Amino acid sequence: MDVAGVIRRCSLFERLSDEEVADLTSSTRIRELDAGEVLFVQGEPADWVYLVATGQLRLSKITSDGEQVIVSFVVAEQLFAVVAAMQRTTYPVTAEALVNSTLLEWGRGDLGELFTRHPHIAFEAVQVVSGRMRQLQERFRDLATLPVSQRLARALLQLGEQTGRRDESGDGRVHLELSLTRQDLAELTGTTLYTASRVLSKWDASGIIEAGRRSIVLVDLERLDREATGDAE
Amino acid sequence: MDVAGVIRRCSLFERLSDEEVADLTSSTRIRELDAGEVLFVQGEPADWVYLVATGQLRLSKITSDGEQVIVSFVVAEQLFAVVAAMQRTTYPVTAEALVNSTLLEWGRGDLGELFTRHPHIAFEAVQVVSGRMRQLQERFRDLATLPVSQRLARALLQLGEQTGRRDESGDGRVHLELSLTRQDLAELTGTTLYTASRVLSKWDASGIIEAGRRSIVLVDLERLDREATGDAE
DNA sequence: CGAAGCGTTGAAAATAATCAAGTCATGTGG
DNA sequence: CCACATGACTTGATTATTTTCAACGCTTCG
Repeated sequence: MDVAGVIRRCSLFERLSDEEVADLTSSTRIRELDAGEVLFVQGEPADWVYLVATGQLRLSKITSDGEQVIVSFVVAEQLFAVVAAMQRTTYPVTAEALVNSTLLEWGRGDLGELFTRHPHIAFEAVQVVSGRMRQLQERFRDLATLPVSQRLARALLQLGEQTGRRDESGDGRVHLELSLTRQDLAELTGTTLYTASRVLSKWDASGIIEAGRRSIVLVDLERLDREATGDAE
Repeated sequence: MDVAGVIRRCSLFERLSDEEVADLTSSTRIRELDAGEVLFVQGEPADWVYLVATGQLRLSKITSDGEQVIVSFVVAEQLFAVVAAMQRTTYPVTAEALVNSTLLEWGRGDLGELFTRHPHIAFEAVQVVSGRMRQLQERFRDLATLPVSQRLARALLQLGEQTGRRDESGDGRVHLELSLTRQDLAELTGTTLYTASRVLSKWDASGIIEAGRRSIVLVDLERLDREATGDAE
């Protein structure tokens, strides 16, 4: 597997020199996950930092009474768990593979060293974290102020941006590359499986999306956008 | 005013040497705000970093149709707007003074220089940001999974931790030092002014809190805690 | 004193959750 | 290859929660 190539494609590392990449590569371990396998659990000591080579993970937070909330998804080329590891605390979320996935893995020390040698990387890491902070703030606002259908529409559009693949058929159809159940979508938008299912069924019936088993295709982006802004009909 | 003293009491700067504090002090500007005055508006270029000397500010995010969500409050000794300024982007929230307040203010450049000269400060800044990230994740989870009354109870307890002053009368009464309206509380917990008012009235009637005009006293922490965990009655 | 802001409360309506009972795929072991 | 178990998904009926709307009381301040 082309470890150096994967590292290169991660935005955080794109400005590293060849030797630096070689350095990182030498301390890399490869970790394979099966679909459904749990990488780490909320509350565990954060000793490792990960970069997704292929596949998809779900980062979720669990409440004391077992309910889940999805904080985000991570897909290929994304680094995660950096902050927890640098802070020497515990993972704040649980990470579970949605599909078979391959990860690159570094010990906290290896990466910490890199950060002190290359302050600009640490600086960019702050950028990345604060970008996620902004995103979470926006989702928080949506959750507090919008009805379920608008939240779902926004979530679909956002997932389309993050992981969508355009249909080769020319029309604007966008396939979400994430393998999500209705339950996942519900946990992402703060609703129930049932409500999410109803909304998707309605949109499927009216041709806005194609909702299948663990698959969603955005068909009419413009109408979905209207659903997202509340300008529907 | 004792600028150096204020700087010293901010956790981020506590490890600075005397000269360094003197350095910072020399580039400090003082900014006075009246109650209700807006410091900056969401979307403005983030050119300044602030430290609260006295008073309280509310950081909120506004939706396109005018609804607000409160992201957090900042009180004395807290630094804010650091990330936005370091990122050279725009402020992600609007900052408004709840009461008359005094702030210390630095230009982006002054502080950036300090960060590059003292990497450990930058590192601690990351800690602070990720702590806030965790907190927001938790509020997100609460918003998604808990009923209004539990969210309110948690918010009150958290505000008690952040800004509470113990009653001198010996009982465990905790006065929230923040001057909050029902509307503020509603925007903090993602509900409406009316629902928040009803819940507080009920708790006031049953002696859990004392809810006044822009003032709240936590009277029976234990029962409030039960409300927060859903173990009420 | 009067106006404006803050707070309360009731009644009606809307939204979403819950419960229950299915259908439809998918894959597995006999 | 088929039966069957399982997980994903759907849908209707009911219920609970919360919002909305409306009206009014109490302070505070100019």
